[in-house]
Amino acid sequence: MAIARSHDLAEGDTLRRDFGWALGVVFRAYLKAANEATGTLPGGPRGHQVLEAATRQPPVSQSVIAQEIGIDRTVMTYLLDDLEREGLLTRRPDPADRRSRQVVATDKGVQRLEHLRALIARAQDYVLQDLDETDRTALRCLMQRSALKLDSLDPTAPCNVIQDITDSNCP
Amino acid sequence: MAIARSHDLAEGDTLRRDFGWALGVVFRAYLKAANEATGTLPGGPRGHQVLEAATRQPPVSQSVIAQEIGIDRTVMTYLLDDLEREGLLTRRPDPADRRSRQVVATDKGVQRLEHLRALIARAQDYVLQDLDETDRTALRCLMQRSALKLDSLDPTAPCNVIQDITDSNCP
DNA sequence: GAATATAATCTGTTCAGCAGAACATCTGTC
DNA sequence: GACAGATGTTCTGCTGAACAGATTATATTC
Repeated sequence: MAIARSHDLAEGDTLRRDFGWALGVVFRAYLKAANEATGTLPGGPRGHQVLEAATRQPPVSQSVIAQEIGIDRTVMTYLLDDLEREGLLTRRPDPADRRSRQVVATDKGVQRLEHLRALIARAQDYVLQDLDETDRTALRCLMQRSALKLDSLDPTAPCNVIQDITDSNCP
Repeated sequence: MAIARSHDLAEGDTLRRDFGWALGVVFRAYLKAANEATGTLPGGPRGHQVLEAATRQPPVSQSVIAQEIGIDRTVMTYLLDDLEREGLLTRRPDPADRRSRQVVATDKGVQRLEHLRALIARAQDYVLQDLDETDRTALRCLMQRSALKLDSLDPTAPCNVIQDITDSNCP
């Protein structure tokens, strides 16, 4: 269960108690493992996420995918170029709005994706190797809930983390 | 408690079920909020983590800090330059090994750090805004456990996420 | 039909990770 | 004690990605 094991930590080790630090360590470890897992896939882990998005019905546009997985729209352009060149997905104009392009995984892309998922699952296991099955499920669940909430917020709005404190400090 | 709320998700939305996706969303949101919180601090959130590490006793070297917070040693050089220029920390040769330099926070740095911690805490709250206090604690705890484990691994070793599967596919 | 807005692309800049070299210092061996 | 190799820091050059701005094609609004 989720019991603190603070005996692993020295008294003044404030860095390792920081949530931001833990988040960074886990994120980088995931990137490392997922990079191994995705192998030659263009874009590595990001290529995998694009491919996941490309299987959605109804199809989504480039800019929607870019926003969802947090990469710049200009980077999305050449990332899709690479994935399209490998025949894993196609871009086609949205019949309802020909400015935008729908990103659709090909059969080959779907096949590759199914293979990828097994490898990505092992990358997840690597990252969560110190947790038992119950805790893994709990962590995945809590992260997903937080992510869904954050994903629903306006990406252009500030987080307003400084307001109250500066107010109280500046009478 | 940590109950799945899959009713938020469309049937084929495999992207949003991916742990890597959730991790990325939360990590980027933290970076965004922590960037606001750290304001003019050199290096932003990374500057904060360096400052946390600089308060440790006994003092640690540059390369140790770089490894712990996951930044390149060459980047650490000019990040420390900036923090030192602001008078928040000092570098001094380790008396026991004069190749390496101990990074020590100044009084000004400690003061700044205490102010920063309150702001960083608000950034954490922003990221975990959809969780109640119980779930926040659980998530922080699980992340910390995973991070401590990953931090203890050899950073040069591969994650070995592909071995078994490729073996079974190549008889 | 003209003005404005949006999706994708292209260009240029900046920052950070990475590899490699240089330099100082430490460790181990003779 | 002298020497060779290892390690910590800094510097240089390269690459990948974020970001801002301009361009083009298409939609929407008046």
